[in-house]
Amino acid sequence: MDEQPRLMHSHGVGMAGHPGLAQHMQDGTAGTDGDGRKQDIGDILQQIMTITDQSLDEAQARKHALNCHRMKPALFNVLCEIKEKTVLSIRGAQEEEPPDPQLMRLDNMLLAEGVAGPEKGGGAAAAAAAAAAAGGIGADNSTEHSDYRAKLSQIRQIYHTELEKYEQACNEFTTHVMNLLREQSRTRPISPKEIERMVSIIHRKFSSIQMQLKQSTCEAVMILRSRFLDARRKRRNFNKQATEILNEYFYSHLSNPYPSEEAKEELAKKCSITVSQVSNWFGNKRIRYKKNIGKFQEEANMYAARTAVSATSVSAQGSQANSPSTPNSAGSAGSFNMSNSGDLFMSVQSLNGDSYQGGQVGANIQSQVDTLRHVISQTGGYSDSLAASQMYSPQGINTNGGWQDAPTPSSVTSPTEGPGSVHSDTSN
DNA sequence: TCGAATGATTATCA
DNA sequence: TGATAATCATTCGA
Repeated sequence: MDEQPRLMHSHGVGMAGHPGLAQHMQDGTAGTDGDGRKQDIGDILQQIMTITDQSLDEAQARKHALNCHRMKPALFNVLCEIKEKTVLSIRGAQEEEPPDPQLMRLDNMLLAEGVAGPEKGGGAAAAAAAAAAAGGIGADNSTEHSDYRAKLSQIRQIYHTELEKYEQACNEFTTHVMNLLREQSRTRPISPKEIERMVSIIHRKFSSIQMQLKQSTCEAVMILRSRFLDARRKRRNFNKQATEILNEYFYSHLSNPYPSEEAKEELAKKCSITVSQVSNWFGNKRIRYKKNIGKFQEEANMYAARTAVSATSVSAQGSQANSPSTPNSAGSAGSFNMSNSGDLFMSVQSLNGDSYQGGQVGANIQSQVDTLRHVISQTGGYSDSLAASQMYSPQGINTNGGWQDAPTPSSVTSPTEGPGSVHSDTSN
């Protein structure tokens, strides 16, 4: 039905003094009478204009009659000429469009993520890249990789299925339209350029649908990626031993719980975690300890007692061996150098009201032994938080609530603090 | 199932 | 640049 208005329109344009038509009319069998010709054309126009008001059967019959009309070839040729000009002007208006940058971005992204392009290795490479970006060294990395790969593969499969569907539909529709146009070309002028234009319109429409598909796929990949990369989602608690090692270090350096980079590395190695995890742990520990000292008293006492016991046993051995006391490796952590019992001394000595005698190694050991008895006797019975805080007072925390300006006796007077001491946060 | 604990992230500051 | 404080997201135990 589209052909009728087009015919009418073209006709109207063409009739206004078109030389071709005049020639056709002269060549045709329209007779010699000008009025008769006009009447003839008027009739044709009338028939065309009223064709839509008629029933289908009537319209078909009229169409057939028009097709058989003696003026038809002449009109058809004129319309062809007009059409040619119209197509040319349309083509001039629709120059080659530059590739859509958004589409290019989407394509590149899908390629990079391994959704588009060669299947083999794409997802794995992306998973590996994502893992590398996450910087994770978790033991279950391979499991997560396979999870990521599986999900990416799902997305890829859906993407390709949909893409195929769209392409198939596009081809089918194009073929259908081309057939239709070819069929119509018998009754109205349709140039190859017009067909070409129609095909490009169809392709543009379908490519816009494809772009939506690509966009959705990209979003899905991004969500998957963010879930995979977001370390908070795959957080695992450190194992008990690691926590003990960290706590031991923390409480034995309570006046200055800022491990140096070396200490962090050593702690990380011992705990089988990364240095940044050690930093995170100390950051969290400091802030949480400071916020709620009372809550940590029990824990502090426990580690103080434990460290003291270990230190004492070491020093006792040292005495037996007639060697200088070095309360090294005091904690349950085993070989880690918990050399900074100075904090502990400070804390437990304060309990007895003794003043800390920096640098007096022998005195430290002795007072340690003395206070150890006290600590051990107290540890079991300290349920009262006030009493607990008296026992293990956070002397390192200054009035501003920070360690920053607190004196760090451990780093100065610790009996075992050597040049290679783990205390290096002197800026704090 | 809920709340506490905890590891990680982020904004801000010195 | 590292520390702090706030917050998020997950884990874990009751």
